[in-house]
Amino acid sequence: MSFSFELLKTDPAGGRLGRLTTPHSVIETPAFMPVGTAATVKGLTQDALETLGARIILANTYHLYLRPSHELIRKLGGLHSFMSWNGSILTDSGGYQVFSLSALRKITDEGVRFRSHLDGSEHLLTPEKAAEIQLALGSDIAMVLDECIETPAPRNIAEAALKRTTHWAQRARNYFLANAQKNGDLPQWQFGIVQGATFPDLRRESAHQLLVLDFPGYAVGGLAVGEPHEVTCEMAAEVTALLPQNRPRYLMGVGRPEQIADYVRLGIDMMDCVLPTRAARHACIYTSEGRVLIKNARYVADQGPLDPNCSCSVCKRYTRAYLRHLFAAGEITAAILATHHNVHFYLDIMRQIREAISFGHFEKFASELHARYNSGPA
RNA sequence: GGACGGGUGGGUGAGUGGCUAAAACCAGCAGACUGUAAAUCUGCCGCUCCUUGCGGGCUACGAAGGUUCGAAUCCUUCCCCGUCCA
Repeated sequence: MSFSFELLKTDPAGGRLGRLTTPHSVIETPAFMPVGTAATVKGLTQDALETLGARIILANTYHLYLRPSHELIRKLGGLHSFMSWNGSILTDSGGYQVFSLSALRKITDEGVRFRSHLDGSEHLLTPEKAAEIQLALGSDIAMVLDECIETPAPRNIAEAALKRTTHWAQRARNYFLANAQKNGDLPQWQFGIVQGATFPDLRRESAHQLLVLDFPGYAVGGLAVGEPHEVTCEMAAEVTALLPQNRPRYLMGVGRPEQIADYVRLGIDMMDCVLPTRAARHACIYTSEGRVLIKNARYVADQGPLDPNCSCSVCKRYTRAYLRHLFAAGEITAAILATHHNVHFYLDIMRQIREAISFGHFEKFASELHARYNSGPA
């Protein structure tokens, strides 16, 4: 089984129904990818992920390189085997850590010099190195190393980051094409990442430059890092308008439940976000009626499920009062159950979106998603 | 019966004359979280008033008295608790 992407249907409103195939799974798109940075989706076992219907998850180059190291993982048969995950894996490149670990790194044209957040040791992550690590990990989809900057950013900063991102993408592409499967590594796709901050012309320029490199898929990066949602959408729209129809588009790091359909409408096929998992650990439950901050005193004796319209195993079995108690008591099960529900909720939204596109009522669904969500308690 | 040590806000526990409505932590209440340095972080946390301000008033460090301009802090008596000795 090899790689492919089929575009099955495009909704008049803009949503795309597709099928992404990797050697490990067939992924119906639009798809949501739970984030499993350190080779685990925090709070979920691989069994649980399978039950929830996740077909692809995210892992992180930078984190797995530092611990336990890509070489060890290669030796142990690759990331899928190591973590016993039979679905697909997309690995982020470490580009986001350029942004999130800004206090611990220095950027040069050569690459990014990180001081490890674990032990302070110094590491140089270059576009080539990031590609090498991901080949060793054997993920299905590798991301090129990019420079993700904070927004709003001055134009000259955005231009410099864009220029560097393009150069790095060229180097990453060259390295990848020259070294893929050389060490018996698993076959892999490599995606480019469009940058350009919040400047429409820079976004277009970035896309054009990456199209030359002929990636099998394209990501839009550097968004949802502080700018208003409308701006995120505007930037994503600029980019998707230029990308080839027959290749997958991945909007990195988004989003809130009520925003997901907006991105799909703009022609996005793949998304990932830590929100469902992180918020779950922090007692924030996403429901069809809005956010439920389950630690609130109002739920102390609430016998209802987390979400009355949810069919997940947690909602079928446990009460809000019980979840609130588990959080109050600091029990690890609280995080596990909440994460299970939230991930189910996200995957279910995607399921509904695909169904809506398929049956031709996507636009209606998208507007209802906003309305329903915003009418809730929180 | 005697000798020490100790009684502080819901809890643990700092504080030995003014900078103390009283550290810190916990509990409690509320909020944040978008390619995960996050089971994390932030705010509030005696009562009360208003013109919500590094604002006013009241109450508070076992109890009652006292010293002092000023006391959780010093003195006296009493009541509790712990350890040890008879």
